Formats: sequence, structure tokens, C-alpha cells
Amino acid sequence: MRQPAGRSARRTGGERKPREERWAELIEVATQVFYEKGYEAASLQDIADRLGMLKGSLYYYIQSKEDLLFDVISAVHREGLSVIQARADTEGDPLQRLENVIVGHVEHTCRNLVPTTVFLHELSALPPERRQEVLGSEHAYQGVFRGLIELAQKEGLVRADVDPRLAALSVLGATNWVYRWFRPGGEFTPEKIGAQMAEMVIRGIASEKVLSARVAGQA
Amino acid sequence: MRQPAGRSARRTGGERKPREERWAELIEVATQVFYEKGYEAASLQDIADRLGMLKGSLYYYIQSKEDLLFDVISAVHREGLSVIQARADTEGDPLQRLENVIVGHVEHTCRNLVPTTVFLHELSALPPERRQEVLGSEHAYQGVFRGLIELAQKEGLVRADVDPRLAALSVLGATNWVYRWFRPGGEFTPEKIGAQMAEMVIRGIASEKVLSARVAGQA
DNA sequence: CCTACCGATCGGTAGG
DNA sequence: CCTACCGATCGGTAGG
Repeated sequence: MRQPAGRSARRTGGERKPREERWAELIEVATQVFYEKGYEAASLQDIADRLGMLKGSLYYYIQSKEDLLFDVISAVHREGLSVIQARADTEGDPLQRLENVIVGHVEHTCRNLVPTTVFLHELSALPPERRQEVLGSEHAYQGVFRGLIELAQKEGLVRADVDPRLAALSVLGATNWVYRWFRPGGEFTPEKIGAQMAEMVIRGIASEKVLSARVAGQA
Repeated sequence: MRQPAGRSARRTGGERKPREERWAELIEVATQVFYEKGYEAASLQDIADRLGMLKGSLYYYIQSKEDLLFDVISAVHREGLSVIQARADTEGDPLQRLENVIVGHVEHTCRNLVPTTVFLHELSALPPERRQEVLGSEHAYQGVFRGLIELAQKEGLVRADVDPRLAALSVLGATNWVYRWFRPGGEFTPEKIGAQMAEMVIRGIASEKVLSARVAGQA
């Protein structure tokens, strides 16, 4: 995040790692510890122990425990957002793109279960300003879903009585909730979950026009 | 929970309340404090202060901080479950009952936002055995949704390619997520949220048969 | 002055 | 319920 330029001094043990590598390890370990214990219950001692470092030495890398949480959360949010934005910008009608976004979001969640869990569960542990800094004042994530639904509605692909914001929040709920029950190697693969959720959602909001076209297309 | 018979010692202020009443106040205050700060970040000192009591005196009522969390969580879970079970057992076809359950669940969540938030957010702070004690080994909550979907599927009201467990988890996700964004007095009423979510879900999983009957019924 | 930490301890607070 | 505390550990910082 900030630390000084790595002007390597005399090395003592020979095992000293470059600061960028060590920083990456720190973030990885912090993510894991926050996942296992929750942010508040996790101690810097836990993290330092796993790194083979003394607790106080963490302050060479950070200024506060909160810095670690912020970093974990903003990284996974940034990645997830870029995944769904890329899929939202593909070709196809807005409903096809929404389907694509849902699948991508679910698969990203399943494949990044640990950091995603920290993001979704510990976001509330950040002070409001930093929380907003992560999410963006426009709620970028929610906006991608809502934007596609609004577009689809204007094109007559979504029923007129659907509220796009409420629909977006429903979709986000169903898909985000996956972090609470998905287990790798379990009954459901990320692909299966993504596909069924997308299907449910599209059918749930689609206009008659779209539905009859679907039936015709499948028959 | 267990505490000794109210052997009133010397009364100083003359304002001593009966222990049951005081217990209810304690649970209410604890719920609020856990809601505001999160369970781990909340201290017994916070709770004692709001009750006008010393921290150590809380141990006249409880044996551990965890007891308070367990009580808050199991109470709201029990109430919510009874709401949806009652609605699941009404008359009508399974799909109509599912709709009824969804509406009831959403409305209960919105009207009990504080304890529900503690339940959904802090369940993971309970040790596994007590967590299981609350949820039941059969996952009673999820089971109500899944059971109705399975029944509806057997009657041909739900598409054959829908996995009832995945569908139940999707519905629970969309509806539970409400605790993250619902604000009393905001744009959406509990009724509106419940109604639209139920509509989306039913259309999302219903068979062609049901959908064409719906269209005919509304026309 | 710097890097890369260490050993020790700060003021407070946790559950009990 | 209060008074008077405990063992330990919390996040964070000191000088070297």
C-alpha cells in the first residue's frame, strides 16, 4: 500500500524475503485468519504466528489491523466487480448479458470463497467511510445488475411490473448467499449453481414474449 | 435461564425489579448492542452500562457472554420458523403455500430487523454444537422451503429440471439478504418486497402449465 | 540517515 | 445485584 522503496540493506539470515512477496503472504494469511475466526476475534498474534514473525513486526507493513481488513476486502471487491463488468459489456441482449453476469458472479464467489466470505461478512467491521470507499457511492456492484434489468425492461424483455432495484437486490441476495453454503467438492459445482440460478432469475423476471421465444427455441 | 430464586438481598434504591422483567430487559439490550457493534466487538461493559448495572453483576443472570447470544439467536429463529411453518400448513397447492411462506418470511424479517440481523450475522460466532442446536440437524428452515418445492414438483407445478435444494437455497438467499438493505420507512414496504420476491420466485420455478394458467387467470 | 525486524512493554479491556 | 479484583490478552508503540 505505502511502504518505502526496498533499498536492501545488509541481509542477516539469508532467508529475508522481498517486501512485496512478504506483503502478499501477509494479506493471504490475514484473509485466512479473518475467515476462520472473524475479524474481531482474530488477533494480530494469530497472523504473526502463522507468518513466523513477532506481532510487533507486523507494524513494519501496516499501520493498523484495520488496514489488513480494508486491503482484503477492497481487493476481492475489485476483482469481482471487474468480472461482472466484463460480462455485462459483452454482446447480446441485456437479458443474455444478465444471465452471463450471474453465472460469472456465482463462479467467482465459489472459486474465491475465503476472501469473498471475509468481504461479505466483515464489510460491516469497517468504519463507514472506508466501507463506502470500497463499495463506491454508486454501489457499483448492485448497479451492474440493476442497469441490465432496466435496459431489458425498456426493450420489453422484462415485465413492466418488476421493480429493477428490488429485482437486482433479489438476485444479489440469491447469488451472494452462496458463500454461506457452498463447499468445494460438495453436491453442486459452481457451474451448476450459476446455471440454475441464472435460469430461475431470467424466468422470474422475463416478459411473456421472451418466455414463449424460449419455449419455441427449445422445442 | 437457570438463575437462583430471587432471594432479594438488602435493597438499596427500592427500585429493584423482578428477575424475569430484568431478564427481558437484558436480552433486549444485548440484542441492540450486538446489532450495533457485532457480537465480538460488543462488550459486557456496554450492556451493563445501558442497564445501569456493573459488568460483574451480569453474571447474576448469565454464565457467559455466549449465553446472551444464544438466547437472542434461538428466540428469533424459533419465532421465524413458527411463522413459516404455520403458512406452510395452510390450504392450497404447494406453490401457493410457498408464495405465502415467502411473503411471511420477508415480512417477519423486516419487522424484526434487529434480532434477525443478529441471528443471520452472528450465528457463526456460536460454537458448532450450539449453532446446530439452534438450526436443528435437519435445517428446519431450509427444509420448509425445499419440502414445498419438492411437493410442487411432484404435482407437476415446478419444472422437472429444477433442483429443489438449490432452489430453496436461492429463495432463502434472496429473502434473507433483505436484512442487509431493508430500512423501515424507506422506498419499499415489507409487503411490496414480499410480494415481488414471491412473484419472481414462483415464475422462476413454475412449469409451463402453471404459467399459462396464471396468464389465463389474470386475463 | 535506512531496512528489517526484535524484546519488552505501553494503557486498557476481556470474561470471569 | 456490588466490590474488589484475577489471569490473559488485546492492538499498538518504544528505543535500538
